[in-house]
Amino acid sequence: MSKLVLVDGHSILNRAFYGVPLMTNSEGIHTNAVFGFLNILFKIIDEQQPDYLAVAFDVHQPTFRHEMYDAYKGTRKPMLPELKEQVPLIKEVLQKMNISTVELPGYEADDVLGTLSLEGEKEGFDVAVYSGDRDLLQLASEKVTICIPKTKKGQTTIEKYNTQDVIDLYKVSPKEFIDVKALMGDSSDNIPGVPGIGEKGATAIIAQFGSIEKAYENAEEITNTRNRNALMEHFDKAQMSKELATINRQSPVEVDVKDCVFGEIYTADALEMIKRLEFKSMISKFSDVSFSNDLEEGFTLISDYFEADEIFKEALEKKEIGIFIKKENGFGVAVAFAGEKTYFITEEGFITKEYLVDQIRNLMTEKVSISIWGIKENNDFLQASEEADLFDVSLAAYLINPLQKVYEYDDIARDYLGMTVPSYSEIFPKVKKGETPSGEIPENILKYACYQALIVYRAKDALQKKLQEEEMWSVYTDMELPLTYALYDMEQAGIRVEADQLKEYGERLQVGIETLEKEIYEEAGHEFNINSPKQLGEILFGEMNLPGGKKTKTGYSTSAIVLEKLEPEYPFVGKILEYRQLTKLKSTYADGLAGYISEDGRIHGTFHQTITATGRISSADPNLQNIPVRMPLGREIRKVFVPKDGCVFVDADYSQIELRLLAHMSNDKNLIEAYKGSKDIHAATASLVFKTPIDEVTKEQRRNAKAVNFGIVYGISSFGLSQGLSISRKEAEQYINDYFESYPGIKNYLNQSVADAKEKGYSVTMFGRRRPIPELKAGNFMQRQFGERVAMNAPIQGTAADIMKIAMIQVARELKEKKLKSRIVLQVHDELLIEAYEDEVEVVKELLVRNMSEAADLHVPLEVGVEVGANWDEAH
DNA sequence: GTCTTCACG
DNA sequence: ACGTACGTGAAGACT
Repeated sequence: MSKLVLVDGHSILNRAFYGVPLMTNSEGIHTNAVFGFLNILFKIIDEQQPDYLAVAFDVHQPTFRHEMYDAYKGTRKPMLPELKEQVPLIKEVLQKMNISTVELPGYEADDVLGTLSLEGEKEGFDVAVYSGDRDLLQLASEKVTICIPKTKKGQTTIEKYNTQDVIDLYKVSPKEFIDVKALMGDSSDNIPGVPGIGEKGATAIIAQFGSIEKAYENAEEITNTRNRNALMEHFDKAQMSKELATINRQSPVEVDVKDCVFGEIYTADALEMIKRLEFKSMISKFSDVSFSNDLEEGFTLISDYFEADEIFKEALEKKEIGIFIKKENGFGVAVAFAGEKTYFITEEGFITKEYLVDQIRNLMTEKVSISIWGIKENNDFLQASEEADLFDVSLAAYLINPLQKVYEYDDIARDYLGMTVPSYSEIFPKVKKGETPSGEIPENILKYACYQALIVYRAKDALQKKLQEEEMWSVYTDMELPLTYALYDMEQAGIRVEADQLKEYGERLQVGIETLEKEIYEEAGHEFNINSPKQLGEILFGEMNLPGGKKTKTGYSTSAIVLEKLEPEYPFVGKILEYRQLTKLKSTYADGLAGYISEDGRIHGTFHQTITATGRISSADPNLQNIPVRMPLGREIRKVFVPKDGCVFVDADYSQIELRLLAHMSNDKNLIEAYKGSKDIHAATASLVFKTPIDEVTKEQRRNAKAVNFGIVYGISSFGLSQGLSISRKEAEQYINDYFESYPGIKNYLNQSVADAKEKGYSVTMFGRRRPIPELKAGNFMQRQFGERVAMNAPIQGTAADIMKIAMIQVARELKEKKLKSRIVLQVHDELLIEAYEDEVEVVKELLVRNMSEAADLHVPLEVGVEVGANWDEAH
């Protein structure tokens, strides 16, 4: 029996567009709908194994239905431009895959599907019609199956309907389904139906009579009087709706189903397009033609000791190699260098992990330059320090594009080598991202390891050249590369945390939480999940009727800012705020941190060097850069962070580094003067802006000036400032104007920052680090404005990050040079925490402050505050 | 997996 | 008319 599969192109494309998050390829073309469509199509093909396949599209012009009924809206709903631009793309891909597309001017895709399915039925085919549109259920028969994809819990399931399934679900036959629709109407297509009759009434009537005509003839038998009268009065409407809703199964389609033969879809043309669209996960489907197998033929698995020894000897003679270390589920090292072969040497027999590690270290001491993905992540095995000749591909790639969220070897291959190689998920389709494959096919592990080594080997030159072209080579060699060792040492050092005290703290919180819980339930009248914004919103703004409308797309906002406004009038809301605070402290900090304490009593978090857009480092697992400090109760957590015995904490932080950088980079005379003369910069700003002598500046004025200073650094906007100060936009605008009048150099500088970034497409820090700002070219006003704020902020935040990095490198170097035992344990953007041996405290304080202050030479002093304490709270 | 909220600089 | 302060990470709820 032959199988004919028909697909409703626009309907599936729509589903795909809304089901897959927006994505673009490097040319800036939106591709999510095409991607989703193809995934659904592959699934369909896999499931149906069609002999014939056609995809029907609507034509964007009026149809016979518009002629029948002026107000008809079908198929002419405005399509978002992001989706519209993908329509020609999918048609092109389908054409290249030898898949027939059918469209018929004056008719909808539904009519094409109806006509082709009937033709197929007549030919004796099994027919499957795929669409998201339930109207197509009228086509269901014994031979025609209507397939409707549904998304549940992220999983796509496909509902299938033949005659009996429609009857089971809707109590009417597929043909009668039209009549039901005729009675109900269709508001989205502007089809009226019979007013007052909904799904229930319509189904009941048609189930009883079989059609609107029979129902009309025998109207006296309709028991529900409202429905009876409505039908009598609006029968003409129902008749028209029926005509509109009826799919034309005799439309003049020019294509014959027998011509829509399903043939070879994995063509070279289609592959090329898939590559251009950058659908990496799909490339493997075309794998017969996709990879240069020359490469993979050179991939060699080594488990013989003597062979391994030969390879390391050969590597020693090369100046440059690339390596990949497989750390878990079977240790192994892949080695790539000039020549046709790439080797993966696994731990086995005489080849021990120690042997492999020794061989790599030997290559390093023998001055072989090694390219690798992530020095910090591999340094447990490399045990390298600054002096080593290592090239870190991940750091280089990050500097070139710090916006990329995930960047892997296959991206590097594509972007810098013009190669298409299979990605991790293509080689290991069943293994979750980030997990190390175990029990996988050895050939796949070989492939993966060798590609890693080969790509880092080949990418080095390209990345180095690119960094030099972009004048970021020194940022790479003098900043990121040495920093990576300092960060590795910090992670190794970790920070001591008093587990007992932390537990006690958590228990104290728990007492408060339970008390508050009871009180809140009492006020609300019943129990509910206070942590659920949804439930809380419904209770506060629904049940209890507090003022405060919808704010988020999903419902009421219950954020602190909203609740704080309610608190004066409804003191009960304060309890919720307090409850939130306590549960946050308990879950994230008390319980959260406890789970990270290692055997050595310390927390070894991870400092990420390739995450942020601006050049800052970030901290995770756990995040040690957001430990509470602003509120007294939260701040107590810092007491459990303690130095090891015989040590104290020395904590140094930059005073207002970003504002000082603003003064320096803008070269604004007044701000520079203010920093040279005054201790309190916000008061000085207030004095100048509000034209008040400095000792007469009020608290209010100072607070406002401080907010403006913040706003300037963030990329000022009157709306943002008005929010920050809870004032009107007008007033905020006035503040900004006054500020710029007081500091004309800053206005100039910020304008210049935006203009430069617009011209170049990126902004630059004092040290040459770049941040691309594609939003500046966006058509969308909002996005463009965001781009402008970023262009003002990035050079400042980025330069501050650079300066801290320089300071860290110098501090680490000097500690080492002077053979001090004290260690850097934390960095919190403008703060460095050192675990200092008691006999080294004075030296450490001095070198810390000196290196931090001297990290950059500015037109204003770079002030550093330093404190010593027995725990982090005391030292800060 | 996405959304909301909240901790930090 | 749009609907925003800049940069992060984690937890819990919900789908």
